[in-house]
Amino acid sequence: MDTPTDEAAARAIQDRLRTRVVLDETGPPPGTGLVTGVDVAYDDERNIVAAAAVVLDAATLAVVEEATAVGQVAFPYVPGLLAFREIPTVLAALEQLTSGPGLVVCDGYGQAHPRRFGLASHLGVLTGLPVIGVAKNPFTFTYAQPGTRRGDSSPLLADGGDVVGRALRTQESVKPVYVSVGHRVSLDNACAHTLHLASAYRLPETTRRADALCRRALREATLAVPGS
DNA sequence: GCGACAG
DNA sequence: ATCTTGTCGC
Repeated sequence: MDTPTDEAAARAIQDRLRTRVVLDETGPPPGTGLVTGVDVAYDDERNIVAAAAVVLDAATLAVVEEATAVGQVAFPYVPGLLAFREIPTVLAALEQLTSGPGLVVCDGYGQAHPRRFGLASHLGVLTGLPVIGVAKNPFTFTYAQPGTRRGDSSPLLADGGDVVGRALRTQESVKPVYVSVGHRVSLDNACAHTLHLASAYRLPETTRRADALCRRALREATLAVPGS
């Protein structure tokens, strides 16, 4: 991924790439094939970022393959421009996989984005893979509190009323997660995948595995760098 | 202009 | 994201 020099350039890239997002495909059915979780962790001291990609068997949620990558942080955190900070290293991790990733689940948003081009959509366009976004926070979007039962949901709304995703309750009486479509997956299917992957905890198993792995990769990378 | 704001 | 102990509960 080309790293833009400034925020204006970054927004221009988003506006150009967003035209390539595919929203009229349903995507693979939940519970079959492979599902890959990606996540990154930062070390602000050393300006290092570690990414992880964990491939799961969608039927059993067993780990099939893991990959990590470490790099320099190339872009600051700016709300709306998160992809430029995370994607380069995530791509490096994905490229090391020997298995096809299948559906990719990432932290953050896809269509739920100021310019409808969040992390999940960006990653989808760059890889061509079906991608969904499952975020832990609602960002600036609004929603009515969904029911308290697992599977209950309510539309995630942008200013102006556009439905950009869904607040989905993955566990009884636990704060919902915020699901949005990234690329080549319908919102209904994205939620079905999320529910399937979050059968035991609030967050999808893909996210939990990737989170644990990138933190471990960051620890090990931080210790290895000093010498050479 | 100021604050809020995925990770 | 990250800084962070003990503690309550299955």
